[in-house]
Amino acid sequence: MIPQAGAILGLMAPNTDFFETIDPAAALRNRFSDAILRALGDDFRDSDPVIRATTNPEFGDFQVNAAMGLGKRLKRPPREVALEILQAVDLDGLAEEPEIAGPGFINVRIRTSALVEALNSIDADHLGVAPSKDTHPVVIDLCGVNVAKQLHVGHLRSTIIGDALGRILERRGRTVLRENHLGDWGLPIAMVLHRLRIAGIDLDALKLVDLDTAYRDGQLVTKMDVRGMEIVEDRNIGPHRIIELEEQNEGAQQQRNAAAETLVALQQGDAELVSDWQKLIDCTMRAVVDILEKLNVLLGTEHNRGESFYRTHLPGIIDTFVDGGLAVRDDGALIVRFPDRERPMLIQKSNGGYLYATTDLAAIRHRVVDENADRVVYVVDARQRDHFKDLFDAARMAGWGVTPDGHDVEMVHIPFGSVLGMDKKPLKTRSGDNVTLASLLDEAISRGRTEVHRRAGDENAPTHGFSKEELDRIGEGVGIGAIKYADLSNDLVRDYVFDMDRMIAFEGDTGPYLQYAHARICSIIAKADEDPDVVSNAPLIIGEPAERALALQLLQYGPMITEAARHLEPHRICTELHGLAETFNSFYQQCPVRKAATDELRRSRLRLCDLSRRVLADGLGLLGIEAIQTM
RNA sequence: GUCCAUGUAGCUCAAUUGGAUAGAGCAUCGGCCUCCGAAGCCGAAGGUUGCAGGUUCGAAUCUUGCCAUGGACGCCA
Repeated sequence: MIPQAGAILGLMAPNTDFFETIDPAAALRNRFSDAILRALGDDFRDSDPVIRATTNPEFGDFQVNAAMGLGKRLKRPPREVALEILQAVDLDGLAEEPEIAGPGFINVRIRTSALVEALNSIDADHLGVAPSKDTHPVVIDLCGVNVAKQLHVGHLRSTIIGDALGRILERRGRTVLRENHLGDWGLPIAMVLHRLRIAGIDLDALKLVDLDTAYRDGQLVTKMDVRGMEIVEDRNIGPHRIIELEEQNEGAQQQRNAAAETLVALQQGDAELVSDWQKLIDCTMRAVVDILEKLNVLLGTEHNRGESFYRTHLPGIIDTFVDGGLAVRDDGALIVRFPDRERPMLIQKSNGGYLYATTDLAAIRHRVVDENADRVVYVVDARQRDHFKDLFDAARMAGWGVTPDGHDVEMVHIPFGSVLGMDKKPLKTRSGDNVTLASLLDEAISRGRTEVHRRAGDENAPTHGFSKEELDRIGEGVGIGAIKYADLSNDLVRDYVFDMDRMIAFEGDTGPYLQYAHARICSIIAKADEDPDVVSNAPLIIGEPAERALALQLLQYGPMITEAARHLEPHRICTELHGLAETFNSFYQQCPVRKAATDELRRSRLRLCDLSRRVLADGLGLLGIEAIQTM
């Protein structure tokens, strides 16, 4: 075969060629695409052959579903069209003789030699994952720390989903900018500063509890009892109660004014206040970093880009909308209207103040115009759906739907569901407070450790005799892996119930099950004690149905990562890995590895084990779950 | 009131985006360890995909109406 010019010059090969060698489905797509063109003419140059894995092994490995659709378009019987495609298709070296079935499905069985060839191709560092050609960065907005507040369950999902998406995109070679859009500016922060000052707290010895207290007090003190007022008026309750409430409201107003003054001073750069403000952030972040480390996410203070970062951009944002005629005054406030809905978006208050929408617009502008990102991903809970719809539409109106170099920008909101308690209501402690993330993780780690220690007690267990420290470390990986897998393994939009017992279960569709599968493969390879170079060069023998099934499963990995990256859906990877673990376990049950009939078969199967292990470890890595060697 | 999600086996969830007989895992029942890690494997049972219509060769998926649950709805973030 003559190498292509690109290969000679050392350039990256076109993706179609990459796929042709690693992915039988893509090879079939090319062959059938050509066949459709030959059989039906130039009008059908771009029609998709619709290659799918079969639902049933009886139908072969892949099915071609194009004939039905084409039959409709041509007003001809689909089976007849299928036959013409079959007469035109060249499957030489790739597949056995295909068959037409049902209304016009074409069933294809891949030749064993082609399977072996494809496996050889993915047996490399890339494992069949196709590199992306897009050099624009992707911004992922995740975590969403609020300064002066502890992380709670609400932050769990944003953080681990965002981290997984980042790893998946990076795996395809994209440049990912993780940005933690800190809530570090505005009235609530000023209020906390004000409270800490009147409480006389030494900010150099600031603790998390002080912040919690100040925040809660601030909320309480400033909250006007509007509802109480309405009830009193409705029911015509005595005047002394009204006076009491009015006094309370007056107090609230005073507190608000004090906070507002603090905010103004902060905005004007009052040196002492700014220094105090920084101490507040540092204190919050110390606790956050501790949790992020436990969670095993690729996120740190270097990814902080809070609201305060955009504060000088806000007047310019307003100008853009006013000058462009995109916003109008309404009741004193500045609003953006949309052609297809009633609901407007407020971007400036009647008193001239800015809103979170203003900051979010500034952030989009910065990410697109200054950072040149062509994909901006917001991992924020589903309740903010409407807000992001407005935000994205407004940003496009302002011209930020295209990068400076003319590339369309994809703005996506990942609207994840809530974490619920066993009562199916948002997770709360018994006293009604939000559950802190720290306590949640401590529970997970403690449960993981308990399980690992318990099993190590069995003298037949591979971990028997491990030190307490080793077992603790393994247990931590198991506990954290359990909650991450439980979170990532279902469709993100759904709510889910936080049930530690189910998550930590070592059987079924769980993180620990996958970690176990990985550990077991490691164990097989270690016990075989074969020279790794010999194994990695051993010819693959695909004979048994279980070997064939494993081969097909392994070949799905790369294309699946591409799909998961395109749709930003980590749960596809979970499904894929669980399928791989099951297929491997089945293979392992049916095909002796160490005791295989011949040395050639033994090395071939060891090579399949090694490839399975690497794919499993790679996939777990994309989910941010530790691939444990012994557990 | 308006708008937006969600509704699939007893329970928790999938379904390659319109494809063949709707699949997994728990739980239940039955097999498999003097045998490479039984944290495993093999099998059985379990369904009017919320309800009713529509679109077509073909619908859990698209469409219309209704029901249920949750959420968002102008100066909080």
